[in-house]
Amino acid sequence: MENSSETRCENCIIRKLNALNALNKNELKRISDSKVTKRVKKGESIFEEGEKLNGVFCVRSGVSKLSKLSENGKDQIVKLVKKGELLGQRSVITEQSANLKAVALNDMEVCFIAKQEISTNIEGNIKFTKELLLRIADDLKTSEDALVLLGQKTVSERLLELFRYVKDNFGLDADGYLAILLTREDMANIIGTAKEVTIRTISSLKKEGSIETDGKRIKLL
Amino acid sequence: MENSSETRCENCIIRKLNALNALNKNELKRISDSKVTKRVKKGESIFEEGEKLNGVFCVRSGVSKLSKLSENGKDQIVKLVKKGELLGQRSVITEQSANLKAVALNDMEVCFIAKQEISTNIEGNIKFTKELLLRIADDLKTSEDALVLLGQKTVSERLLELFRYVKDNFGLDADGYLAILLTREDMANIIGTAKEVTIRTISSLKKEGSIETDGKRIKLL
DNA sequence: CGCATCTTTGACGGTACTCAATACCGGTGG
DNA sequence: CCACCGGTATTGAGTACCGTCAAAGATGCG
Repeated sequence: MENSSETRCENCIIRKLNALNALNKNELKRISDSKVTKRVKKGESIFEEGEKLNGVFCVRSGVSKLSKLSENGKDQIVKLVKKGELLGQRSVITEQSANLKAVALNDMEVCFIAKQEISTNIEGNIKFTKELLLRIADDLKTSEDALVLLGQKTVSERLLELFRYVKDNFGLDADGYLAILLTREDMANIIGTAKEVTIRTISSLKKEGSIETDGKRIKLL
Repeated sequence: MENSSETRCENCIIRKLNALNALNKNELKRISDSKVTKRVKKGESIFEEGEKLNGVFCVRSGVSKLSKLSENGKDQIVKLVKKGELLGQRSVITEQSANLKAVALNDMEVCFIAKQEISTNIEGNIKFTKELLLRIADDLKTSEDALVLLGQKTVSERLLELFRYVKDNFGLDADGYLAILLTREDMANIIGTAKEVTIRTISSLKKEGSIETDGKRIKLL
């Protein structure tokens, strides 16, 4: 951890993307003074399931996977969090320990903002609270939609949906491949199947012409 | 629909169970004056997926299932809503049309509260907004946990979890059977499988001594 | 009593899960 | 430069599970 004097929340465009955009100059200054910027390497965890969180993490760059361990020892990935989103907001709001584990999918830069800063603004700034409410309500819809996906669709449908989701939310690289790389196991843990099944499904999607691959990279057709 | 002069929100104990308990006497009076009590028969729908909601429904009695139609024509039931909860709060908050369909599982009594009453209190009463935030955050956790269930567990594990959930949230009848009756199809649409599979799974759970049945009723052992 | 709905059962095909073995790939150290 | 290593990807084979269609029995309501 290192305090980042070079970056001030007031000037950070990232905050436009989350509930923090409802704060005014003074409120942002306070947050900026107390925040701590942290670099997280690919594969490292930001917090663990069950951990008591002392604040939220604002994602400046990189992508994180939020997952929950099932009793059978396998992870279910519940959400991919991208630049601009707040990690751990639910836990801070409800003052519960984290329901999910957060792991970096690639190198990340996150700003830690202490719980108290968030609570103060929830108490004092109704615009901020409303924004939070909207974001969480949206997360809820996303999660409910994912439930339908898992409950009603076949593996290949779920996999295609995942690829579309990644394309829409993380974009493509210069060659037109999906911009973030997920291991076959991560994919499997998102769509709720075994990694071998995912691999075979990728093969058949290739055969039927829905996708193309280049090593690990995947292109939607 | 009929206006219920006999019941006033100020005196209604139900409201203790949801975000409305953050409102004061005056605010409750306003809501009570404008609210409309409605009786919904088993099987009738309260609102449809995609419908624009003009308010929320406070459940006074009965149980409702919230479901979403998948492209393959089958419903995925996302949530069971019980006495004391607010139906449609997410849609009203985000001002989006309903993401889910609400159908009565048994005869219900619900109070319709106009959207404007809710928005006014979100604007003016930070305690209320905070309460809403907490409830939605909790719904989110529930939904994420359900994701793990669907993604990682076998049909029989999911079915047992469902029975435990029903027991914990809706209780047992006089004979020790689960207090609400779900059709095998409803169960199937909750745990994300076909109704025949559900039926066979119930048989094997009976054989292995995990449950007992008496007609449609089910008892956890 | 008769219709509608729900439940149960059978049979079959296809899908998904598991274990095990092999291939590939990037990085490290000799 | 090459051999080695750990992690990831791929493939095979066998089995269990699940989805579907069809038909028959049970239940409840008018």
